[in-house]
Amino acid sequence: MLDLNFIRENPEVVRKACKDKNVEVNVDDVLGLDKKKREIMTEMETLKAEQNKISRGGTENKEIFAQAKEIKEKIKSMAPELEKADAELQILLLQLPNIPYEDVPVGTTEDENKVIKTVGKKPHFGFEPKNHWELAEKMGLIDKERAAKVAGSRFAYLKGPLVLLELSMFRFAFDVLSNEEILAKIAKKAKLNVSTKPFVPVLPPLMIKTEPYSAMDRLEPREERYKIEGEDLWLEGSAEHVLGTMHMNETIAENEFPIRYAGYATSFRKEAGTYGKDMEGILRMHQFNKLEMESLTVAENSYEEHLFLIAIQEYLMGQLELPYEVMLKCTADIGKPNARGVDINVWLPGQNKYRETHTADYMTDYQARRLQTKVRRKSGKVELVHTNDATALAERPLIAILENYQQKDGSIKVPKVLQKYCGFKIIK
RNA sequence: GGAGGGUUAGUCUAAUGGUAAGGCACUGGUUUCGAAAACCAGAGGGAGAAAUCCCCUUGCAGGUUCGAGUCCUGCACCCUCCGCCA
Repeated sequence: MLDLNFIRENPEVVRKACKDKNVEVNVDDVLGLDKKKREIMTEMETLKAEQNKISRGGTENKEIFAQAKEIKEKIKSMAPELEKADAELQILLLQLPNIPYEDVPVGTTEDENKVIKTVGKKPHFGFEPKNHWELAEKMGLIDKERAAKVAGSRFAYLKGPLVLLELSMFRFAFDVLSNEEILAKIAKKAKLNVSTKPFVPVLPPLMIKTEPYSAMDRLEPREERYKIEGEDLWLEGSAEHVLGTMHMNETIAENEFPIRYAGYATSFRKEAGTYGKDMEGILRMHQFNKLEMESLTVAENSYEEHLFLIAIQEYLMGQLELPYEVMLKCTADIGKPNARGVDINVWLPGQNKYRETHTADYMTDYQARRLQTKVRRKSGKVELVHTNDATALAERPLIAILENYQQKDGSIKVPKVLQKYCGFKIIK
């Protein structure tokens, strides 16, 4: 949510953000309702002050009591009007998107995203490379038919060495994220003057209540979420949702920042509106495993933190020796709570294209305002924190390993950095 | 699932239905060569150009009352015990 004071003082900026993000909210309506609300409130507060004054006397004067009662009724009669104005205002406020960061390209479709960097060499095979489902099926690493029988489409059983490879990948990523020396190296290389504090590994709950989900601004679109029947609970769609909400309604001392979590979780998505898309393989599933980074920082450090999370993503991809591109998303494609969003797309030789594996979301104080996650500054001042989230590794990079490390005979080499975790160097 | 106890600001704790007191921690100031101690002040949200003996804030939402942390109703969460259970 945006700061109402900011909207009052910068209506033009908000109007532009709405236009660029293709969100239809009339900012004048917001300002009008805000004004109306304050007028009613001021009047009610004046009456309330009068009432308080009377009842503070502690006398037994029946006439004065009658007068107080009258004021009370008057206040009560005004309440619905205030509630109505406030409810209308809230609906509009919740629709207003975060303000895009200055370098976010303005665009109306994802085609206007900008590739800003291409890294790594695409592998040259002396044969026609297969896609990951051909490779995996042949070796019995993925069973979607039986998964369909048990759970339906877009589910899979991962089996055998693929499971060990996946766990190795996550273990590797955990080791990177909790290693201060490596983080320092990454920061230095990216020329970022950020804290080198390690990420705290977390296994979060996979379900989340409506209130925190909504405060995180991630409940919508609801048709994308799984609801638990008969409970006020949803299956989370990303570890971000349950990590970012950890400190809801908390005020934290400045010296505890940055707060960094590396959360491993299975994520659940309905993939509504993607019928027929990516039906083969495991690129787009209702359920997938992911290791996510979540950072809470003070305002002045949040942008560098965003860049740092991207630098970490690039480091992980580099260590896995996977070719990728970095894409600056345009206003149409970054989410409503985002100020900036960057994707990393990995090269998939079996499909002969780049596919998204990572996202980095820079949220400024937009999420924290509803979450009421605050920092108590050394000066004693209380402010909202800034949030950042970014993928560390997920099952899409695992697909990329299958496709990029395939051999002529259909076997798959294990990336060097994962070999010590795996205990084997090749899957065949 | 059943029974009981609880929720007051960063934290710990008080308040016969009379308008939220205090300790610790924290921040600023006075003092000091500097610190500690001591003393003073501050510390959530909002309204207002501002002063402000202004409004709101005792888990949340209502109700009774001139007045609710306190009484009543509903809900949430935490703790203890019982039952079931990986």
